[in-house]
Amino acid sequence: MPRPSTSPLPSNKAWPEAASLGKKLLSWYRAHKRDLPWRRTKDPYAILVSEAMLQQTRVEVVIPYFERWMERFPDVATLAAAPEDEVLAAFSGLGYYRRARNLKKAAAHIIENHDGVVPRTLKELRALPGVGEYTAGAVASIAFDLPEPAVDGNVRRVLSRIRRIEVDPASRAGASVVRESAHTLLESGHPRDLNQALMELGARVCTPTGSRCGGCPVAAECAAFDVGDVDRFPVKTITSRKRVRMIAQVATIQMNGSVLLVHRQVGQCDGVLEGMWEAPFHLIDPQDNPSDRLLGMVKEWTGQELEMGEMIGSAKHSITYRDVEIRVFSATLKGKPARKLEGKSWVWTPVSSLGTGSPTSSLTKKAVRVATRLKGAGRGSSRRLGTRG
DNA sequence: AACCCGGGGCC
DNA sequence: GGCCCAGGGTT
Repeated sequence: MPRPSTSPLPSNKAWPEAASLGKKLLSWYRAHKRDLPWRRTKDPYAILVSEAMLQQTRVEVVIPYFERWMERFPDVATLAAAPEDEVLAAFSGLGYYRRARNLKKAAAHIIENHDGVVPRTLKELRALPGVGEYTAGAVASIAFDLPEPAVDGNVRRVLSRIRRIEVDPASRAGASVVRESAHTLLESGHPRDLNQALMELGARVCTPTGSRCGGCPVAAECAAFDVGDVDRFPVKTITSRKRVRMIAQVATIQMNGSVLLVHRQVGQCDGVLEGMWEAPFHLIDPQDNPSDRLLGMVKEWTGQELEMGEMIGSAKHSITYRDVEIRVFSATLKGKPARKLEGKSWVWTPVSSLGTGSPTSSLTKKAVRVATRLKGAGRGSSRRLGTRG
């Protein structure tokens, strides 16, 4: 494919060592690849599930979630027919819960438009909810062995270093340069293993910091290693959003070993953890005075007055760019919650099964852990907990 | 291009 | 405390 003359890289024919690079990557990968659950199958559905879970999430974290998921939703039809709450619950603690909703939507789409069979073309894959450029390429190559680039953070870093790409791969221009390089590399064949080899190298050898070039199978082919400035790549020009400090006031309302969770309706709750079942909480700026919004919230959901107790402990948490200090308050309802208003659902959930039935985030899990640890440990340890954070 | 979405582990 | 992770969607 012709390349614009303004490109910071020479044309692909000026990368004659691509084929030899591919060969070395392949033999290294085949000798050193980790035994991961999704590498034991070629089921396109399983590959799709793994790729969705792996978005912005480390391999080691995904493994148990993937295995539980495949047991509970073994195929497209099962997933398409499953209640959304169960699908979300399977992501409880994993984060980016939209991925779970999109997987279910994708399953419905596949039933509707492809007779329940995961499509093979890039275009059809891209049409699935939650499947972007990377995931489409990953499924096409890993499941179907098609020569499509799958450029994730690892591949961006590895190729930036090997070719000393001076453009930020996070920018549009840089992304296209990396993608072209990946495409050239795939011309040497074996896209399924080659794409995974690039990712595996980035995850295990060519790491963001402390890269182990001594153990790298392609150090001899790496331009940055040759020059000795590996750590300069990938170049970074785009700064991430500044993190902000926030406080979450959480009401833990307990009864008979259960906690009261409310359903966070879309557009009603600070824009985070929408659709999840959480202990009533709201986010406030550290400079603001604590408001009584929590009381109104619970009243609105359950029809009962809330009596806030003492702050019984705290924990740290993060939600995207927010660093949250969780402040846990014990609380009681003045009467029995009876109302079931439209879009204002609440539920008593056993502490022991948090996140397994109703989908619940790590924030609520942490808050409940603080509340129950205190209860079980007695007054002696409450001082210790209270001084944390 | 910027901003949003969770959560955790590592330096 | 910053960075980054087998990113995608929306604006």
